[in-house]
Amino acid sequence: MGNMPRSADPAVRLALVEVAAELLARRHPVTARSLADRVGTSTTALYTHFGGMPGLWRAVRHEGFTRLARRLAAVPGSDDPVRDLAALGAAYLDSARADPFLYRAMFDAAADLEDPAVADRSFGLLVDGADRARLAGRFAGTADPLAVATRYWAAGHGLAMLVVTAVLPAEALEQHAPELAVAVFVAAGDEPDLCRASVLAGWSDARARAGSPPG
Amino acid sequence: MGNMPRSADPAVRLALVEVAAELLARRHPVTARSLADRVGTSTTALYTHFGGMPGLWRAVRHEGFTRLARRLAAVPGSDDPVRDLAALGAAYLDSARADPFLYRAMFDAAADLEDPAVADRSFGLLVDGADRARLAGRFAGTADPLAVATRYWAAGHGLAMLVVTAVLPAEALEQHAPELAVAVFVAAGDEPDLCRASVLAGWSDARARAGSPPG
DNA sequence: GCGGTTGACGTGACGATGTTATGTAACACC
DNA sequence: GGTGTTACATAACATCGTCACGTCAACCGC
Repeated sequence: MGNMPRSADPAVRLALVEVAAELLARRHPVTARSLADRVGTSTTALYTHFGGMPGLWRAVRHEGFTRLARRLAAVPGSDDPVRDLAALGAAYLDSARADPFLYRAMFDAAADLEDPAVADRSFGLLVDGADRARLAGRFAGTADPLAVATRYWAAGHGLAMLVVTAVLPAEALEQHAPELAVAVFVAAGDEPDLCRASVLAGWSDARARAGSPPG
Repeated sequence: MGNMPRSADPAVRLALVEVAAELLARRHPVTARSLADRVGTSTTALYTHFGGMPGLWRAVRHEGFTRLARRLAAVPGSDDPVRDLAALGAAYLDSARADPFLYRAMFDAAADLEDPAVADRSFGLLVDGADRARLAGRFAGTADPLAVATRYWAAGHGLAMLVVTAVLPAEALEQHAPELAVAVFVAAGDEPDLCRASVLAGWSDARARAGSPPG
């Protein structure tokens, strides 16, 4: 058919990543040819923009962490840092549940990203939240915010992974995520009853806000 | 070259799975032809025994869960159920660390196993341990052993995954696993100081036993 | 023993995959 | 308006999983 009228340059790059995410969500195989067909180009475009399939997967992971960052940024803050941590965790799990295959792709080689700062910024929200909780006297003054955030993340990631890989049913998120958050935060020094109230408040806040997703 | 002298029948099947695990550990690509070459057969053997590559991966995951079960079974019990739970967790993480790529393969499609009972039996050890802790008065009488075991597993799995995918450094296991265990067990009703002592005892027990691995 | 049956495997081929060499059209610049 | 550069189409290549076909060894009933 010859060459098409030549569309804008970075549009193809965006389209390839978005189509890849769409194929992933629809559980269709993500191949160089299926991407090219859906986008309306040839497989060569994939090489000019990403250098090959590994580069495309890097971009897809980047897109996944960008969507996650958008969700986390949409979480409003409050005067209760523990409640905010719970809301962030709920948004994180919502992200994994909304795009399970994208979540799996994100951690297929999470150490290989186009820009690691995208993931670091999201994790930084957890560290900041843990530090605010410490400064507010909710956590022990000796609590290391980075360690608390890491444990919180690891627990949530494990739960998300087991649900996303269908080892645990979807209900496991509601059933165990708040309790795991309470466990981590109480171990960090929070008072158990207060902690439970804050976590449940942050969790149900996020549940209530589910329905007005980020643009 | 014609046909070889015809070796024993199930030996090829075992060899294929073991070579696959070895290639996985050596970070070599696991392809039908690379397996056949290393085993000394042709790719057809893979189809008579496993029906194809997905069947081989199922067998590889089964082998991974079998090795995990061996490690967990080698953990000696004591009169302190919380200490035993910690030792089981340490053995679990040792298994993931000893064969990181096998661990990743196990959870690539953990819901698709040759025999799910192999995984269930290992998880059952955690549930039994949590129930013994409850009966010993260490956990709250209302604590659901299955829920406690699930949360313990999820936290450990998340930590293991983040380390295995190189998102967190290997030291993160020593740094966070015991604290996460304490967090989960205290949330289940254990007394904090007692719990910490039990977990550290079980953890260092497993550390000390590392060096006399299971056959 | 021995012909028939069965199961495991070697050979060779097929379609699909990622990748790359080559040609070509559109834009940028002066 | 020629020139270089960028982005892409086409077509080929090697390799992948898979399968049809033929072959050989082992087993069975007699």
